[in-house]
Amino acid sequence: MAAVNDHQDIKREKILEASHQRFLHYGYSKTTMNEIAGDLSMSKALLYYYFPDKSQLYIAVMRKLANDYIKNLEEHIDTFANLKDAFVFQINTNHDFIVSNYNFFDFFRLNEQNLPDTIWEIVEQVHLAELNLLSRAIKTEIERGAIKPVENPEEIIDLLLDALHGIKVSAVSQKKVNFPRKEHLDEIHTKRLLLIDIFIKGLMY
Amino acid sequence: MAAVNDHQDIKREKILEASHQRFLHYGYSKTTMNEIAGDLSMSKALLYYYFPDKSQLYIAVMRKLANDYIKNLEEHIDTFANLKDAFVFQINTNHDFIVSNYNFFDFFRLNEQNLPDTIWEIVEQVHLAELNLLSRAIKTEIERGAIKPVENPEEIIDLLLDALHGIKVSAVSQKKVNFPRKEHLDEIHTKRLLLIDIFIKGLMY
DNA sequence: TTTTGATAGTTTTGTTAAAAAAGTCAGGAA
DNA sequence: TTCCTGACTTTTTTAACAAAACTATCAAAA
Repeated sequence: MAAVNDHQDIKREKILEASHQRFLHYGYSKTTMNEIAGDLSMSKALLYYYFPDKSQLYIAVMRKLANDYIKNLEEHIDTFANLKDAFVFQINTNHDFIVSNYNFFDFFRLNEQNLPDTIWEIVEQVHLAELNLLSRAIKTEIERGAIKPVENPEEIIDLLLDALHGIKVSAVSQKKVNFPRKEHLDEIHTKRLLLIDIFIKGLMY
Repeated sequence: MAAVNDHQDIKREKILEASHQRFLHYGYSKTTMNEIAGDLSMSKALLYYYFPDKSQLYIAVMRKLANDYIKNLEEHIDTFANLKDAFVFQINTNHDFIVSNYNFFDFFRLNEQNLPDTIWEIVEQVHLAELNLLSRAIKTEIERGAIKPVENPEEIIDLLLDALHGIKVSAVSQKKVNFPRKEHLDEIHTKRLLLIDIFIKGLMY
């Protein structure tokens, strides 16, 4: 019984890996179920034995990516010397994640408006993990007496996460590029560090 | 000669006003040249005598709005008690502008990426006006000794404007739309005020 | 110079048919 | 019983094209 499920899980994993590669390389709409099946030398029908439909398969891949990302964040909770270090870690991790999976997210760009709720749940989970990591850090910092107590630390973190997101968007939307080029990456990074620096000082006594 | 040009200018103004009302109420794509002409009891052909095409007409309206906006900013330069007041003024002015011209900007929502360069020039002019207002304010504040001297005040202002922009983007992407809905605008406004509050404290001694 | 009706040209919209891809299922193999 | 497939059906995408709506032009009149 366990052996059977193990086997199922292994197969599922293989499908997820192959799907990830396809989605990452060609995007959602340019990937067909036949191609994924072909990569694994199996029939398309078998994919439907393991996953109910294409979008669910995509979502399963996304959930896996998100879980890895979240796990990484959780492993680093309460490991920072100060609030700034926590933010620097979050910025780097998030950035790497977006960059290395950029093409995978064409699903978002295509569907734009009406994404399945499950997707938003995953996005929300990721956001909560970031929020959690940084909230712990800000609370620790408050306890340490390094910054002023605030009645709602989560709100403050949320605000700064929004602001950091804006730094990327502004740098990118300054003309017709969908994604930051290598020469922009350092600029974005520097700007974010500067923002954090000022922001955190604004929280101090 | 001068009378003739005056008359032309007046007519142009009338066309711009009527166009503004149409664009504001129905948006760019749901406004036809026939309707604008009808509002003014003139032939559609006459519109083409005064403006080369529909998009140029739209841009002319936008330029007028932008010029009024910029003029308003310039009139308030150096009239603030402190840096925060300057930022609050900028945020409020910007907020009012977006709210009262909300439907007008559906042109942006439709075209998304590939807008004519002229549009971006206008956006840049507005940005420069904001930058100028706030740079003057931050320099004054530094001279006054209220905040720490920085080697490049414009850079700091630019950073904060980016962050403020990010507040909009994040609020939007959470709600699954490309452009903020009216009901989000107040939320964005509140968050922005909170952000500048913390940010400015971060600039103090 | 200003204005317009008529009309030319272009974009959008709606329709349809073929192609491609998603998704299903009866039945065979392990 | 679980895993797997080929053949099949259904749905979606694409292309082609005609009709409609709209933008844009122009000769001629006021």
